[in-house]
Amino acid sequence: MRISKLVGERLKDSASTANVKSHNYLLRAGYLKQVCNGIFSMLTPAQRINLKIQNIIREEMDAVGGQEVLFPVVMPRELWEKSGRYFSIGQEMVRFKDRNDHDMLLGMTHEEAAVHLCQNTIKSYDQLPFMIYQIQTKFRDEARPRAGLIRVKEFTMKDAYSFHYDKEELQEFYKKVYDSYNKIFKRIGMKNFIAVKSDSGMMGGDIAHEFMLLTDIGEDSIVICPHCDYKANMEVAISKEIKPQFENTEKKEVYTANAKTIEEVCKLLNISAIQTIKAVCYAIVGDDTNTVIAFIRGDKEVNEAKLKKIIGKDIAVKDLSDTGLVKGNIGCLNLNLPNTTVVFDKSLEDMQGMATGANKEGYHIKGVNLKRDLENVEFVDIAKVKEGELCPVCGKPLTIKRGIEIGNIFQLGTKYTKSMDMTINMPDGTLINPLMACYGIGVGRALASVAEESSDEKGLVWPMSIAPWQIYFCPLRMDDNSVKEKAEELEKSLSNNFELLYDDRNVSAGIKLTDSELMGIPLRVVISPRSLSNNEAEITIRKSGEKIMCKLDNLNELLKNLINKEMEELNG
RNA sequence: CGGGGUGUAGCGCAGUUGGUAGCGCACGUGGUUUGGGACCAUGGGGGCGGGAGUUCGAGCCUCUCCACCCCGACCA
Repeated sequence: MRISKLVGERLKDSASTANVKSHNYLLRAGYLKQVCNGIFSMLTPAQRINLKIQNIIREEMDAVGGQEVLFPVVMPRELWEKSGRYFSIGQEMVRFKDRNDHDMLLGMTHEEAAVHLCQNTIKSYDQLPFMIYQIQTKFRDEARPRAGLIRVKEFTMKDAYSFHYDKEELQEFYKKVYDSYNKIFKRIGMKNFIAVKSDSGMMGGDIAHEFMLLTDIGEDSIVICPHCDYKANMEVAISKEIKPQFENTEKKEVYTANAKTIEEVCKLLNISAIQTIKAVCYAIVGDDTNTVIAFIRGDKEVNEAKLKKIIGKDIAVKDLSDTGLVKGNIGCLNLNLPNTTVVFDKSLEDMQGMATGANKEGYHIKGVNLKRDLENVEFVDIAKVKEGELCPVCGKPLTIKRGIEIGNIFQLGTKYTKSMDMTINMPDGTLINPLMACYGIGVGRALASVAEESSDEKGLVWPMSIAPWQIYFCPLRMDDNSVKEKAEELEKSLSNNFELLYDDRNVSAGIKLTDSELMGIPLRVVISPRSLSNNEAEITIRKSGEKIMCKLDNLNELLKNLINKEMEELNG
């Protein structure tokens, strides 16, 4: 490829709107152009990376027996009504009518299509397990796209679906794909990534893992134990409970005047937050009449993802202006509100000597003993894990890090095969709904994640395995005929063996060299009157900055060795 | 959807108390240069996000709509 003809320009100034490193460099180096919020065109260099990532994914999926298929982007309403998701999914799914007034939708995931494809064609346990996968465009009308390619509305995704006849066999296969994912991310040059336990969300099912690239710009919080193997998404993370026991006293109403916040009440009563009961109120989204009140120990915070799962509906923090509750004085005793679901966090179980609101202006109640003063209370885990709390496995302090979700795998169970009525015959003649698992990787997000992780102050630094070109061929002084002739000759011979981006422009050395660095091509080959006088070329390794002078006769071989060496490292 | 911010040339930006749009980069042409974003000359390109209003006159004021960015909600 000649750079003079390459569409897209390298910019000196960065776009002021792009404040995430990967986004900024991808724009500046001519990889991306935004069309509108959350929707991008990818230029040739980016598309070349996409294809390389896709091929690595393809190889690894095929290696565990995957069969590549292609589902439609557009699906009819009926297919999604069967699984129930036509109604349970909100505005993220684009719905529209075709010319015959038929309800259609854009696929944002393809469990329904996968079951549709396999039901009635797969009839026997004997045909299981198997996995089908596709690499295709997904459209999700995200509420808030952000950070360039990290969160977008339209993206290419590899999604895979496996089918199983029993749990044991499913888990065996799930483990294989888990290992395969580790391989894929390693091969595309991702370094600081981990797999964590995650919430299965509205995908349903029980066991799920997310592959996370650890980075400060990540959208997810991950709880990690530095001492053992415990790693979990904040949404599902738990910590070991430590419960101090306070003196068991009679409960007593006390005047607390204007003390409203936990902090103010603690100061006034001379206790610490751990001895208080905090109330957090939620409204159920789309339902004005019902309220949820969550009680939790004052030193803790509510994990809304956990609470949402327990309630089974969308919740949002509620403004109390239209309820009978007294803000700052809400308590768990004598709380008789209609249409209210009350939830108690596990942190309150067996606690005594606690302070809570009195449900009237200016008063709190001291000495609450939850076992004694409340009847029929079930305590559930709705607490958010905090940095420094203790690991549920080994009991040592936990840390919290940020991560980008680069892949996910879910054990779905029979959620879809049951609702869509897919059955197979078992050896004893009975019919069962097969178990399913699904596995996703966003290709564009993987590209951006590698960019986020692999760059320096000069620009991008692509791993050899996914670099748009292996070599940036950079002759200096193209006005010099001897250079130009040699350049054209070398371009021909190098192109036979390597992926070459040929900087054929007659511009100053500075422009060429900085462009090569900004674009992040792993190897740069420079020739100039100076180097040619010694019959040499200069090779620069982008990653390390190392420079090697090389006789032109040995150029092919040296380049081959450098490329192979990095590829071997990436492939492990 | 809530809060904050920004829209002026392809990109980055300036534009005074309202007086009829500039700068740098990029691009075209001619020339001099050439191992880390060269220089001289010259040329082309926008009517200031859209609409309405105030005014003799609006990029600057008012109203309204829109788009984009950031934080939050959401995120299969």
